[in-house]
Amino acid sequence: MSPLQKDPTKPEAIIRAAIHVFARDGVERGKIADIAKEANIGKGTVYEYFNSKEQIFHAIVDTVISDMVDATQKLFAMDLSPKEKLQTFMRMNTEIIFEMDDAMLIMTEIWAQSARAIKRGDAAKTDLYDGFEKLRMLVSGVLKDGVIAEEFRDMNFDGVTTLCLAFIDGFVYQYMLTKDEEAFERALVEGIHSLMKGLER
Amino acid sequence: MSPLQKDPTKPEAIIRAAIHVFARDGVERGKIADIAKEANIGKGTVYEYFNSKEQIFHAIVDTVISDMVDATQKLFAMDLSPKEKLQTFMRMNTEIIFEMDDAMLIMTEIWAQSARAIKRGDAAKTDLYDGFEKLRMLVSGVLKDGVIAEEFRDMNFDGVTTLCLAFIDGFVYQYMLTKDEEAFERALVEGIHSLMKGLER
DNA sequence: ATTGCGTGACCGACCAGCCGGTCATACATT
DNA sequence: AATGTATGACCGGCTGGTCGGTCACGCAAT
Repeated sequence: MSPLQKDPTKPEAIIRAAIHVFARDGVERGKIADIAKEANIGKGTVYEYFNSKEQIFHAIVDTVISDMVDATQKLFAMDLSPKEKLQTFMRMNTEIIFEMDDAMLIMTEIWAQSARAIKRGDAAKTDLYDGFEKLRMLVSGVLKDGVIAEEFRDMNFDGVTTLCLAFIDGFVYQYMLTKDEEAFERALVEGIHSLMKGLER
Repeated sequence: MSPLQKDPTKPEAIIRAAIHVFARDGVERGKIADIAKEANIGKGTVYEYFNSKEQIFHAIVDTVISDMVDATQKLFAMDLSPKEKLQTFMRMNTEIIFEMDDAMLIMTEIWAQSARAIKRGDAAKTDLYDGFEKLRMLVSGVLKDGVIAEEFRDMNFDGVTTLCLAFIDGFVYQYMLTKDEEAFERALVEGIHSLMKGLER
């Protein structure tokens, strides 16, 4: 055993700092030196925990995605009606993303990178892609339950699943541009209401 | 008199090339040298028409945004019912964005940049912000017309406007990840159907 | 028609500075 | 002393932007 363990809190601190810096300056422009300073460690130390800037970026992606997937899994395991689950799902994920705030700005870059990778035909599916696939499955399941329970009309599950996820993304993107929280809350209520009305039998 | 005019087709060619290169490599990584090569001109010539990489990027933004706004204005000037206008609006803009393809990948970076600028509190509103403000006004107007014409239920206009725009963004983003055009078409039909159903009286 | 000249569009080698990543050194713990 | 961790000065590769030179072209004079 080594006399001193690598500080297990440092990776988290580095990720936190990296989220801050990347959100402010962009992933490409964000400097490792700034991340180190933000985390109150030396630049070299960053490389004790991560091999490259790229790896830090991926760690951020993992954190963000798995937060969303975990929260959704937890929610859908609860004893609620499909309709309640779906409503809560949309509100919850929108709010998760709000709270991440800085992380949200990085999401756009994750998206751009993933889209580019897919366009290039990179066989390796991206983290983002995998995460969304999981979310799609979960949502799709709830929609099916809802139809069986006769809470929802019959529908093209794939289409409505896309609609629900698009809803979240779209709202968050809109919010990023306006940053008007009050208007946003009203819009969210109306949006969820409209969407649920569209799924009624 | 100058013996030779600057070629008025070059700026367009440069922008086209830049869209291609930026979409492939990202705005930050995309090299001016590559843009020049793609446009079949010398690197120096690029700087005859644009002062900086930044300026090229902004020119792209302008092109993309004004395409969307122009098309929407044209559509809404047509002799159609509000409901037809709204349906067509959503389908049309989604398709505009498809056709831009490469430009779409750059949109994510525009978004990221705008969001960062707004977060920093840059007084100067971004091009993207202005463009979306125009779209919001247009859509909002059609919704109001629809309520007056008793085609739509009463609603929170702001909320539904956000929903409609979020719909477009969200669908496009989802599509960028899947690139399955057939599934996408089905999803789009279902999405528009659901949304319109949600607005029924 | 031919010649020669002035203009500025075009070019790409070059440079400056930036930043990811390395490594020699210092330090802490046992 | 030995081992492992922390550090930041340094290195090298990279690229946005510059700038002096080139030459295609139009025009004027013959």
